[in-house]
Amino acid sequence: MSSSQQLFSKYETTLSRCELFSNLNKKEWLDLLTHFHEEKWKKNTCIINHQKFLFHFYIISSGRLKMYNIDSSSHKEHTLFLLKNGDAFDLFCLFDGIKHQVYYECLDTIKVLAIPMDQLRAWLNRNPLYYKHFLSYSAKMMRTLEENVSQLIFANIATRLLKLLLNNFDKKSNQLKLINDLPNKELAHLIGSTRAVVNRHLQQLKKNGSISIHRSQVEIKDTSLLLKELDKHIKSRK
Amino acid sequence: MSSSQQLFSKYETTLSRCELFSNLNKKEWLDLLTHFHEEKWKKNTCIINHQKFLFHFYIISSGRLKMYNIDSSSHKEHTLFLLKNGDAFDLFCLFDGIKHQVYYECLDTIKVLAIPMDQLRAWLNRNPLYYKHFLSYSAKMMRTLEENVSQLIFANIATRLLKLLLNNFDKKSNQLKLINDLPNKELAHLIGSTRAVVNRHLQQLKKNGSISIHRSQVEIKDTSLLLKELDKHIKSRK
DNA sequence: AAAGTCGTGCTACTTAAGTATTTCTCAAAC
DNA sequence: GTTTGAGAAATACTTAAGTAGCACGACTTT
Repeated sequence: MSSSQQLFSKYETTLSRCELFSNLNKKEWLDLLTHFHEEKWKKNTCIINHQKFLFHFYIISSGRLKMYNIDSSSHKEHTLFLLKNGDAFDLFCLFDGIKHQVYYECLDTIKVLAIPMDQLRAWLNRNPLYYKHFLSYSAKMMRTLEENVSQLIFANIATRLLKLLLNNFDKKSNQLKLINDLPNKELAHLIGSTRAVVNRHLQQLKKNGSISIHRSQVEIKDTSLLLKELDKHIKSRK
Repeated sequence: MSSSQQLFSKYETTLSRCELFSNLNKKEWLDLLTHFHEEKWKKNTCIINHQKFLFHFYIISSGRLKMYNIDSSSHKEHTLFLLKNGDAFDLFCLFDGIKHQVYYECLDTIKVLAIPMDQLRAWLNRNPLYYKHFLSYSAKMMRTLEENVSQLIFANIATRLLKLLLNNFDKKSNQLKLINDLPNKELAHLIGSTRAVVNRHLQQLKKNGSISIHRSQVEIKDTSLLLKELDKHIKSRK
């Protein structure tokens, strides 16, 4: 059994949900996968200025990775994206080859599929219609980011925190997902604030019974209360 | 003389600086230009939710256009991008066809080249390697936006204003460009603040002699003073 | 079990920035 | 040349959010 066969059977679900390569049939996948290999990165691994990352393109198959920025003078952090299963990076290095001035850190022990940038560029040139998928994906990220910018300008911390909680609430399981086990500090970095301020607002939410908190675990008790709270904040800035 | 011949000779300089279609030769341009027509929009024209804009792709050939967001509850504005000669929109509608929830307004009387989305999509499918240029362009915009987000989080208004001024200072002509004739309110929208606050900081800069102000005209007197000021702000948030 | 670390919870203080309001000053329109 | 309105300038007030500091409990490491 070839290595690309192995990768395919092992990661079929991840690959199928990866919209960058949607509609590839098995034969095409096997062809593309010959250039891939898998890597495992331990929790809290930081990826900073490593040459290797200019030369490889990665698809996450399990675990979470944050893509963030650090302010050089104040050393504050801001998380731009929280990447998960099926997400890819770094899309933009791929196309202009310029080093992307961001950092990465594993929030869990994660597994990634890696391909040399050159190989992927060559593959895309052989299958240029797939550029289109990359464009849709980049359009989606752009819209997410635009939405974030607007939030930062229009909404206060309480509103941003409420939206963060509501956006990550999974209706099926009736639970908070993806960010439920993050410490206050990480939540703060996601909305561009500080631990103390986020905690202040979380306490408020705990007090009114909409959430419960246990050491790096936020649980949503009542979404309708959260929505009511959100509405209050939105109305107050008319 | 065909209409595409006319467009080509009229807009040759604009077209050549438009990186989305860089390296097209004259023959290819003439082919592509058959689908284009020109339009002229008066100053202060607002483009809001107009069906037409879902179905056309535009390249600006002269004048400035702001792409902005409005908060539905507070009715505040935020300018995402200031588009000028050679810039194109809406790139993202082109690829996912979803309506882009942003607004456009002409800051000058502007001229644009227009092409039906479908025609451009068809042309790209015939020339798929050009997707790559669209990707580089979108990567560039993404980086600009990422930079903006970080600024919003890490820097205060004074710093953001100083950077805005310095980024738009043209060393060749030794003058402020592109934003020099904007009223305080528009400057405020560019950095996510309000007219009153921007004015407060501009007064400060006027007082120390680094700029002069005359009714919607900002002139930079001394860049080294601005840089010194910037340094002061950066140091103070260590 | 002692020492050290991490994340939380809470208090008190400081400040930048938003807001409201008024006056001033041009420049275009009539 | 007078009117009118937009933008600019100045003042005073309010508040959200950042900051600093400390105590506490849970976990880890040795």
